[in-house]
Amino acid sequence: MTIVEIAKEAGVSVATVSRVLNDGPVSAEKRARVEAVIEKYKFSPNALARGLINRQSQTIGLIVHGINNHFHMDFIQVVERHCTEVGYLLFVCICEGVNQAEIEQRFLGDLLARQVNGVILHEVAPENYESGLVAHIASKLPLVMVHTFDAQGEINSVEVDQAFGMRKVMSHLMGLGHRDIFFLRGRYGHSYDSKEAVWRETLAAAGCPPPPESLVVIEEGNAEEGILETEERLDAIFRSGRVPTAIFGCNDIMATGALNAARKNGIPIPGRLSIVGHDNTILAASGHFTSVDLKTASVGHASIDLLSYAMGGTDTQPRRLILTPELVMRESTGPACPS
Amino acid sequence: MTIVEIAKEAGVSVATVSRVLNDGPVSAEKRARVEAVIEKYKFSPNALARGLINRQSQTIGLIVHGINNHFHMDFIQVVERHCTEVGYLLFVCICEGVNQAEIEQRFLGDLLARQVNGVILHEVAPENYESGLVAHIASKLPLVMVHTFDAQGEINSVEVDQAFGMRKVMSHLMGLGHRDIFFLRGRYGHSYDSKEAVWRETLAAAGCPPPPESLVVIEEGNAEEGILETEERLDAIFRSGRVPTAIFGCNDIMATGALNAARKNGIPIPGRLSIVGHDNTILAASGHFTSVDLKTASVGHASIDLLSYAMGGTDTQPRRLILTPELVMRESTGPACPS
DNA sequence: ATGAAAGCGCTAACAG
DNA sequence: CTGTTAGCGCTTTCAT
Repeated sequence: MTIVEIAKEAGVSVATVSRVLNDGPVSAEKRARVEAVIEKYKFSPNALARGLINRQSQTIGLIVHGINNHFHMDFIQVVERHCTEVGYLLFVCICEGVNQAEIEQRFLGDLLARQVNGVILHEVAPENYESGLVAHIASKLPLVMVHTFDAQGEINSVEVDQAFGMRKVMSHLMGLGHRDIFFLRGRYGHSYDSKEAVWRETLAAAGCPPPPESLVVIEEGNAEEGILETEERLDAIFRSGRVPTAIFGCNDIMATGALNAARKNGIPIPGRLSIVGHDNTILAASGHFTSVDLKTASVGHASIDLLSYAMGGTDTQPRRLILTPELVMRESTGPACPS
Repeated sequence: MTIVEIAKEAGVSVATVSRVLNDGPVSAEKRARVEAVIEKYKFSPNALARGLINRQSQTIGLIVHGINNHFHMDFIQVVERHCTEVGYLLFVCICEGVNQAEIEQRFLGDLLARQVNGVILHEVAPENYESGLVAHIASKLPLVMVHTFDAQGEINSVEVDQAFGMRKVMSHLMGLGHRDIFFLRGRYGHSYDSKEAVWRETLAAAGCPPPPESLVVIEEGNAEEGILETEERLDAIFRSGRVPTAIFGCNDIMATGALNAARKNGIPIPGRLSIVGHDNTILAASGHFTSVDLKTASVGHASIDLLSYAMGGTDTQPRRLILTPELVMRESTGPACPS
């Protein structure tokens, strides 16, 4: 079914059909006739042919690196909802496994080939940012990077100031009198590094630089198994008699492991031990522990805003947005127990 | 940049360029020349123009109803990964809010217009199945329904036999001597209904039909807030002195709420109370409780298999696949405490 | 207001 | 093996 057939059956030219499809100027009478035929066959015009002419496809592309927590889901949900509202369809591309940079490149190429109207890059592979590939693409297509620091300031980007969130955590804890604070992190990752730096500096500034055993690295810190791993690691430490006054987990998975270990050892929370997590996922709600909320939904909205703006095309000035995380208080933090 | 320009610069015809793009027969020498130019400009052919001719777009569409738990994530991840492997791009459409049926219709139309090669419908809106719309679309496009019972057997579908899983739960619990089992569910939903039926029947068959107070309906049973709601509801019940020997939650959110309430009241688990959840999400891992695993990843693979098969196009015979859930044992279930 | 016709970028006969 | 050419389904001048 094509507009040619519709035109034939309605007794008009294809141009007229095209016009009713695009709200162009058509006499009421012909418009009605055409619409009747369209309705009759439930015809909908081939978006590919349309896109071929307009050089765009009414789609936007989203590239994400893994979608293993609620974190990502909120983001995707927000982005998708917006697309739906404005009549776009969303391509979701998930980079996983090794050589993410390469996969990301391929996705970028595929999206370009499909004439997407815009791209959101959630956590760009560093190589692709550094090689200038992203900048290159951004120069020919509306693009926004999320959670990537754009040193050049030439690409639209929205970031969350995680160090700021970490400072909030530290001042909350320090304010409660904590000086002996464990830091739980995964092995690799910029966000782990930046949080650790804040943790170290704050404690050092207060005259109590953390001893080596206060830093615990969890291998599977980013996966479901991380809960158990953290639990076992801390259980062993607690049994050995070493119990800090507070523990910060770089994500809720590790914080949950800490919570479980404490429970197992009958350590009162927050009476004897305070716990703080990060990301404020359902795990924090489940364990009733204080956690840093990155406001993923806001990040999603911001990304969409920047993208829409860029797609508007009037002003090509790149924008950079920095959001601030929030510390969500729950019953897991209290005054440091005097030891 | 088009193949015309590539052809010009390489000193060949567009047909030749097209041939190298499609691995057609081209002399090694010309092929090299063309490839050089392609590489030089990092040219990638317009997928829309291609699709216009082939009447397909190398994309597949996925329609989901909400993505608020890990459950959906696994599914999407598996589907997306497959698409990537075979060179398709994935459209993700999320139906949310009221009148899902209508939104679903729109998505279906949009996907059709974009010439997707196939569609996966995760939890079809009943209206659209009943009205025959899905069947209609399935007749003109490879389509598979997930988690929808196809009474006619005319549409590819993959389902999980949730009643079977529930029977596993009940026999596990009954085997441990439990007869006083609470059932936690959300207000609306076929899957709640079918589980409740199994619960009721099993207990009745054992001569102990459940008393009314054993059924607890949680309004927000499907959202994060459901944890707290469940917790409060059960806390009140426990305080009133009513403590069953076991509790089944229709999802891990409710089971977590039950667990929290039990902890709050100092009820030993599984010593005095056994708890079983459903979906085996990270919450079950976190709370160490037994839970039914719907094997979402398997469902994803199965869906993709059926879709690929349908897209193969040789055999149009619809297929129906039924998967069996698994009961993942953890430390939350034990012998019924003699009351 | 309406129709004829010229493409959008690519593939696929069809000759050579 | 290679080039020419006719479309794929739609939008958009350009006349009328």
